[in-house]
Amino acid sequence: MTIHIYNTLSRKLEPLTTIEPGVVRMYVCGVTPYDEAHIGHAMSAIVFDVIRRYLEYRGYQVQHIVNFTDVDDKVIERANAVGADPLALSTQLADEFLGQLAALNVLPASAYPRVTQTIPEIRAFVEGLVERGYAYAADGDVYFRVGQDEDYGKLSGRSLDEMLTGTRFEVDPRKESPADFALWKAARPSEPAWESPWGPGRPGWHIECSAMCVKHLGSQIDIHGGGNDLIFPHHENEIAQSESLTGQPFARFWVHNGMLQLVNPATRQVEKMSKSLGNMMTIAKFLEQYEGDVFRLIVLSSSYRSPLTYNSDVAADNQRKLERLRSALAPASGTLTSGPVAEQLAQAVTSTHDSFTAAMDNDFNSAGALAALFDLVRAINSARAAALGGAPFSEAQASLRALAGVLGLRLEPAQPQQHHTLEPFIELLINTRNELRKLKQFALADQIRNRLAELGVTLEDGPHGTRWKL
RNA sequence: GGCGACGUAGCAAAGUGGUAAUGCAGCGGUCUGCAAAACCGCCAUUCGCGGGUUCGAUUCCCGCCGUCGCCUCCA
Repeated sequence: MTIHIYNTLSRKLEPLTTIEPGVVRMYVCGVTPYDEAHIGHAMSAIVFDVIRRYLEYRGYQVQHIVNFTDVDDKVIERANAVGADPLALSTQLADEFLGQLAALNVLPASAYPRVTQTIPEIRAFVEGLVERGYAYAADGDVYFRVGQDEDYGKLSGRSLDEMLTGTRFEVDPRKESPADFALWKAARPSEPAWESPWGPGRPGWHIECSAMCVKHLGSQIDIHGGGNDLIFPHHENEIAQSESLTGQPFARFWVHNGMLQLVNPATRQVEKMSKSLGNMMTIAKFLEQYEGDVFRLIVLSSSYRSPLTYNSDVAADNQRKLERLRSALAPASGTLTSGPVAEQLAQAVTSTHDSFTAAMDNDFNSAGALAALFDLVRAINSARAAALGGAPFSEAQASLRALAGVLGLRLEPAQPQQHHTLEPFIELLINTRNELRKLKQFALADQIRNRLAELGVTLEDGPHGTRWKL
C-alpha cells in the first residue's frame, strides 16, 4: 500500500515518491502576521499537521518548514496605523500565533523561518535571476521577466496571453510586461530596508518562499503546501523563480487546502473567511468557547481540499462527537479477559487499523479515518458492557488513543486539573444525594441533580457509583 | 469573461461501475427509582436536474441549474 496524494500540478492522484527514500521535505506557506490569526489559518496549519503526523506514522522522516512573512506592505501599513514598529508588531503576532498552534496541538515545524532572517539568501536569489536574464532592475525595484519563463502558468492553468488580455492589471510603466512581478521593492521613506545592489529596499512577497525553501530544504522538495487561494499568483510565481534559477523541477507535489467559509453577516452570503471581508472568527475567540480538539474534529470531518463552512451548529456537533470518542476511554467495569468478547474486540482493533490506514493513504481521507475510529469506539463500549477488562480491554483503548493521536486528537477530558477547589463540594453533594436515594427520597435527590445541572455539573449514576463532569 | 472545485438522508460528511460509511439530531427497546451515559434496533429503493455510454451509474461522458474559490493582498 502506498500513499496517494492529489497533486494540484497534475490535477491527479499520484503515488507518493520522495527525492530521498524515507524522507519527506515539506514546505508550507505560513501567515503574514499583521493582525490576529483566524480559524482559517488554524485550518491550514491543522491540515498540514495531520499530513505530517500521518507521514511520520507511516515511517517517513518529515522536514517541515513553515514561514512567516514578517515584513510586507500589510505589516507596514498596519504598524503605521497603530503607531508600532513593523517588525515588533509582526514578531509579537507571530509569537501569539505559535502559542495558539500549540493550544491546537499542532506539532512545531522543523523551523519557522522569517523574511527578515533570510535577507542575504533572498538577495543572492534575485541576483542569480538577474544574471540569468530572468529579472531586471528598474528604479531600485527588481522585476521577474515572466515572458522569459516558458511554462509560466502551469500550476494555475492559465496562459500568459489570457492574463495579458485581462483588464485587471495595473499598468506600471517601469515593468516590461504588466504580468511581471516584483522580486525586490525599493525602500520608501521610513520603511524597513536592507542594502542591495539595486539600492536600499525589501523583498517582494513571492521570492521569500523560494529562498527559504532552498535555504532549509534544498532546491528540490517533495511537498509544497498552502491554502488554495495561494495557487495564483503566489505559488505560480514561486515555481517561476525557483525553476528559472535552478533549471530543476521545484516541488514534486503541490498540496492545497480548501478555504474556511463563514456566513457574512453583512451580505448573508457564505464567503471565505477573511479579514478584508469582515467575516472572521479568531482562534483566540474560538478557544475561549471550545477545546482545540473540537476545531480539529471539524477540520478532520471533511476533505481537506473542500471548502468548509463554519457556524456554531458545526462546533456544537463536533463537541458531541468528541464526547463520543472519549466515551470509549472510560474505565472497564468487568474483569473478563478472554473468550469471544475479547476476540471480537481484538478483531475490531485490527480492522480499524486497516480501514484507518486505507483511508489516510487515499489522499489523507481523514473523514474516513475518523469513521474507522468511531467503529472502534462502539466495539470498545460493547466490550465494556459485556464485562471485558484487563489487558485485552486496555490494549484496545491504547490503540484508539494511538490512532487518534495520529490525527492530532488529544482526547483528554476538558481541563482535568482545574477543579481542585470545586471537587470536595461536588463530592459532598453527590454523597448526600446518594444517601437520599438509599432512603428513597427521590424528589430531593432529583432536585440536587437538577440544580447541579443548571450550574453545569452533569451527574451519571453507574453500577460503581456516581460520576460527574462539568 | 477565463481557470478550478463542489452539489449524497433533518444537519455535517465519506465512498464505489453492480443497488449507499461515519457523526450529530430523531424514533423504539435494554439498563436505571427516574434520568444520563452505554448497548441493541430503526432512520437516503436513493446520491442537484436532463440526456448519453454500459448487461448495470450515485460513481464515466455531454448539457443545464446552483454554490464556492482564484484571476488584486489573502491559509
